[in-house]
Amino acid sequence: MASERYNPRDAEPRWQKEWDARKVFETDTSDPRPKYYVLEMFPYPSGRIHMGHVRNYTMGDVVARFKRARGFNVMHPMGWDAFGMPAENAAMERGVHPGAWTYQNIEAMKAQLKIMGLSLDWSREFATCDVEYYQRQQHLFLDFLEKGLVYRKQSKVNWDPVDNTVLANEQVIDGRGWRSGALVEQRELTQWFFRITDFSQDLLDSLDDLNDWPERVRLMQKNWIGRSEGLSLRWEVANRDAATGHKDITVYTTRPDTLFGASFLAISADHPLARDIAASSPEVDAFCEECRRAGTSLAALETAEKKGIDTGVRVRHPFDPAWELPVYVANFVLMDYGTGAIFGCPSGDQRDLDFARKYGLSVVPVVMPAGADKDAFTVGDTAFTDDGVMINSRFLDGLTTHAAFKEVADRLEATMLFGTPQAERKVNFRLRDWGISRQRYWGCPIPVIHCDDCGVVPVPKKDLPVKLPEDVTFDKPGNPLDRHPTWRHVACPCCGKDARRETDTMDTFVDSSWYFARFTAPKEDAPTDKAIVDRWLPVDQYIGGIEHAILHLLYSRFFTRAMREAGHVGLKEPFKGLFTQGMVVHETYARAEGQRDWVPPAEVRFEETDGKRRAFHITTGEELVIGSIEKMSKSKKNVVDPDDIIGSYGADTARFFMLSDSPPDRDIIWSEAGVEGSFRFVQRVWRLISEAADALKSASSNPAKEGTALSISQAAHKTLKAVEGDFEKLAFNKAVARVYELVNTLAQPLTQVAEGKADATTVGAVKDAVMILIGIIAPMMPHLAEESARLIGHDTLMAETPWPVFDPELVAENEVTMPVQVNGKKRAELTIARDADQTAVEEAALALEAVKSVLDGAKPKKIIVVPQRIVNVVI
RNA sequence: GGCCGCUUGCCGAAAUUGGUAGACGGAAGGCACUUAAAAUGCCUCGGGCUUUGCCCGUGCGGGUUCGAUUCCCGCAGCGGCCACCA
Repeated sequence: MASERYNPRDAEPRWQKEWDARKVFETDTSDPRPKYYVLEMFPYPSGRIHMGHVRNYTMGDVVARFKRARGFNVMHPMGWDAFGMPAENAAMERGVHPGAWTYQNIEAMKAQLKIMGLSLDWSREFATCDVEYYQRQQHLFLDFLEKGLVYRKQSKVNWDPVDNTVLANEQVIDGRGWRSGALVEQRELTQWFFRITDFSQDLLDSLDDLNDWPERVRLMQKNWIGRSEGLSLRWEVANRDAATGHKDITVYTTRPDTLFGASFLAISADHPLARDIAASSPEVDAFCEECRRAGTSLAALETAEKKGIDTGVRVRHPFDPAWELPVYVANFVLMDYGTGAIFGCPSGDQRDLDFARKYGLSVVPVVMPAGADKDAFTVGDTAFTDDGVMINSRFLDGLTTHAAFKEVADRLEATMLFGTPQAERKVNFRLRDWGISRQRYWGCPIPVIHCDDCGVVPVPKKDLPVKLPEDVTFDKPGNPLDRHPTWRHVACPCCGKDARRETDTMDTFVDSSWYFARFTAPKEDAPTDKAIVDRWLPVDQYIGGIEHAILHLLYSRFFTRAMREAGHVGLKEPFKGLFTQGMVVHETYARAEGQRDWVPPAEVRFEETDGKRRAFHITTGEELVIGSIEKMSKSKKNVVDPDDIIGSYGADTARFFMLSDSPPDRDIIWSEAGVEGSFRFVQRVWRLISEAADALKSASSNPAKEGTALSISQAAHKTLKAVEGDFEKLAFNKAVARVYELVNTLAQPLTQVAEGKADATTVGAVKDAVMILIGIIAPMMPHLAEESARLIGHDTLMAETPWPVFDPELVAENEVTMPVQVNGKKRAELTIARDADQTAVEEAALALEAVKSVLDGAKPKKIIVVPQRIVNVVI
């Protein structure tokens, strides 16, 4: 038979149409079968999908199709994380409305996702910029406000004086705004905050139960929440005049054990005491100003010198009223952690040590390594920060660090200062409340109104949505909502007088903090349908990039808890299983002069001279600089458009390649050569099956239990079992390898069937094996699976065909082949009955010629037999 | 600076986490088919040697064990997250 090539351009759209027509992937939430919710992190509609999306959504699709075949009622939705800065930038640069730009991008990207053949339920699609979505988000905001989970406070922000907007920390590069390049200022602004810190302990504790999350992500969240146990401790001021009337200073410490090593107190430039002193001291005031200016820049902190200024205030040591210590304002003390004041123990903290050396303060070692010589132990330029044994610490001497902590805490909790205990044990968290105010147009409006008489008034729910106005201009910097002629003017819902709308919008991370819940009932009038959301959450398998390991996932965990308090869901952990897939990376290419002039890979050709790989521009011929391998990004132009790949090889090839070779959580370097390998495999499978199709069509599927065809059936059923395990563990690269192996095994039998040289038993076994093969490739290469199945007479869609069932008898081994070692070196192989007992194995092993010749008559000292594994003869 | 992870052929990787190291794929080389090319099929493919076979080999140095890619200690290189967090 003449074998034609498989043509994905013809086959793929055909099957996609059929799936659509039968609504195979639409989820009926009331279907009684067990549910399975698969979700990939929804994309920002930047305009085109990239290889990272292809990888992410392919993995999710394999899981969705596999679980569907396994009999689960699967939900696999898709939507758009559609608010954000790029749309406003486009508006500023090209004069298009952010909404128009965004929806246009969504259309383009949706078309790209469709040709990938993903098993998505598009009937649940929404964008976060749809008023139908953000209206419910405003509803949630009002509920949170009522529950006390939202509040306003003054806070310091990075202010870009050119763009007139607040910048996130990540948008400040070397102290300058990332767009304008202007020096960023610190400003005090009144902002809205979510009370995520209410849940600090619970968010931390619950991490232990998230067993299906990567350990790495749990650890990152744990560190981010940053719990520490310490002591809040008051120091009595010795000279109240100098301290402008302050009686005491409260510090937070995790090392009360080192109290006898203290040589100074340091307070933040924003500490109330520092502010009071600054009012009358120009020197202190100037120093505080300097601290505030330098405080932000990230990289600068690395090299920043520890600086301080003596305030003149003196405090008494808690255990020795005669011992007075100086109080400094220091540039390294943060106002928003602990109490904004510390005591410095130079011998036990590197920073304190640097500071003490600079200002000539005493350095008394108080902790030494266990077993060290007390008299010989000194502290030079390196502080001793580990646990150890107390020295030079009066009643603490000889105690361990841990015991000393307890002793100091117990004593000071029992000591009274001005009528209250001098210290109390305190748990501190690094986690801060979540500031969500953005001075931006393209975001969800915060639904409150400011009235001169009534203050901050929530928008009544009946007045929702607070819609973004369409007629806005981007010709000037700043927030277009602020200068809109009418939008912000509104009557106070309380008193009816003229009032103003809040013009800040919400951080886009808010939008993505509950979309997974909305997908379960996307048309519901309330934010969720309680019965449905409680049945469908948590998401069973969530898949996305590691870059969201902290913020998005933590915010979503908080939001679910907040929604539970407001009665919208009944659980607190939104994602049962989490998988973080690796990035798709690629070399970068740049024109030699002006290294930032990037060239896309599609315009590069390569030559090899003297073993050195050189890159040239495809049209101009100029030599290019081959740069580092980086995440595919628009700015570096090192992107490969998925459309090109899918256009030339088809969706199945692109999908299969994405799953091949590398473990899914590892970064992959994109290579065109690898795609060709996957394409060859697609063609090979097609050719082998189509050549044997006529014979297989009329045959009945029958695994062989004995005879020459037995090995065919065993190979197929063993592969089936193994691939099931691989898919459950998302080990797609292993599944791919096993599929290759199975096809290698089936190649010869299939050719025999095609040539009519196979007996009836073999044809039956081959048909059974081929149906298994099609079944296991269906989640990965769904179009090829449909096409092949139809070819051999399978007349239902593979998308609706249950997962094949392996025959335990064919998977079990009757005989095992074990290596036989002598003194740990392999000398022979032994094939023996699976259930052979120890003595039988020992005897058989010693009877082997190869073993006998190595032993050379020597008596074995010991024979180790690990059943079904290995034999080791020790002489 | 703190915490965490990784290191296996030319390359991506596998090894049932203490039991035959390198499955499977890619690249490369050879052969067959062909007028030729493509496509396809077959073979070789960690290093070395005195090549029926033997020795070495999982970043480096030690250790535990009958047996270590896997466990322990130390070192080096690469990467990630957090970063003046008291």
